[in-house]
Amino acid sequence: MTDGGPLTAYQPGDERARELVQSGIDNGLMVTVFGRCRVNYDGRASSTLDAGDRLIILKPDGTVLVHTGEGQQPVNWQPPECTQEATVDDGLRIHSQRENPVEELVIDFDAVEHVTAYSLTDEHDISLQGTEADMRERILSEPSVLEEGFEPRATERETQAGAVDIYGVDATGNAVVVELKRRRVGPDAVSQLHRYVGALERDLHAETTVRGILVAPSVTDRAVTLLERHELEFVSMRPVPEA
Amino acid sequence: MTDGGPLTAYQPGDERARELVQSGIDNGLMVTVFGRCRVNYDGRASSTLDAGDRLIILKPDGTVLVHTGEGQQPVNWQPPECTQEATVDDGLRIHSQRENPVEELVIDFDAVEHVTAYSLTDEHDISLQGTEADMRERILSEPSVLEEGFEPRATERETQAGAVDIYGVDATGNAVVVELKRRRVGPDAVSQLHRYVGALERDLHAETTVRGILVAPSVTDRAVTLLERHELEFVSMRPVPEA
DNA sequence: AAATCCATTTCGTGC
DNA sequence: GCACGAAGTGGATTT
Repeated sequence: MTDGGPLTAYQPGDERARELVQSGIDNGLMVTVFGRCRVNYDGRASSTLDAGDRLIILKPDGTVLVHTGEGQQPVNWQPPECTQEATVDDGLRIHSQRENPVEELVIDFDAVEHVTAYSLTDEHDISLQGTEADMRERILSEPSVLEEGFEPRATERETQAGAVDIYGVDATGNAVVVELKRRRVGPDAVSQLHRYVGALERDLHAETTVRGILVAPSVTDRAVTLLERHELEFVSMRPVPEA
Repeated sequence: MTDGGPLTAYQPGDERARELVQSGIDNGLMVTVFGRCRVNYDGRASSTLDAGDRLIILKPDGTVLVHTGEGQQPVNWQPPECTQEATVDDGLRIHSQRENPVEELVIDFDAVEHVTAYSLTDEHDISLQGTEADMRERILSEPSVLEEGFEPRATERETQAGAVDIYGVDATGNAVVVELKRRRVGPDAVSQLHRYVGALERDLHAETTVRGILVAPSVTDRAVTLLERHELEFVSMRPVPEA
């Protein structure tokens, strides 16, 4: 292996297959095995699969997936942090087990068509935790990221319902209440915004329309329903945008 | 391809990769692609994945799975019955879409390490083969696996409700109807057994008690309820026990 | 750590 | 075909 590319074996013998799978497990590679196999699971539930063609995936984190040609879900699996072992009994056998709860998955191959071991570079997509303050600064320095024509007028504006994150006006002069959340939000944040809007409408004596905009990475379905009911808006923004 | 074994390409060029993926899709194969890619999903929700090494699986039923080296769940996916297309834009692009609801998944590869197309024999053909017969043979050759003292008297015994898998008597002389199912069963199998028991009770002129035993790997909760209601019994047995 | 809520839930079953 | 509930739910968040 000169460049970390995949190691593959086409219709390997049992011992060669075992060797490749085991070394892949030992070296933290992602291993795939395709072939005709039988699967036995016993743990919280139990199941047996008769012989059939399946794609097995062994992840470096201890996950095992058994996929057939149909369905989005694996037909059998083990969660992360399980320990795997490849042996040769009658044919290639992959044994996965964990404790707490005790669960066991045994895959017996009648015929191994293909084995591959992929080297993975670490996904450093670790989103460094941004803060509400970061989001606020980005909107204040470039208000158009919220919407074209938005003009911030105040931060932490006090209302009867508490302090509003950002208060401003839109292109047509409507008052705008912006509520920032650094993470995915549920109905609670929507209710909070709703209270702010109501409080501001009272403060402004109904002279102007008050729009409410929730800014967060994402919202739950129930939050969407509540947003629609209260005629509030949502703008997707992540605490730390990509580059 | 001489035997239906996998077609593979190691670090193929864009056009070769596209060709292999597209022909795999067109020919109902299970296609896997490993490489550095970016993923964009938009539909019921939306998400973006920056460049990273991932394993993509395209199933003949239209399922798409995007797996990283961590986690049991795919990091992105499309459900069955989506339509896929492979093109070359700047690099290999796999485009998956569906309607109702409208959802779209776009995978752009920076580098394709490996492409494989696996031919699957129909699972249904394999699993349909008489494993129920295996279960019957095991019970006939060793009746105590059903329960101590059970004596088989007939297979495929005819009743008004159809043929009973195994008919026999228990240690105390009661008639026993055994219904075999190779897979986890729901209420339908319980009802079937119930009809057999009723038919036999009429055949035997209520001279003896007729017990009904359902033999299957497992039962659904609703089936359990129905079993209790009809005073039927369940014995867990897998079609193919591990050696 | 346990409890709770959410999900691009997925999947089965009853109606 | 659609609504409702279970799942080897999985996973994130809150207490």
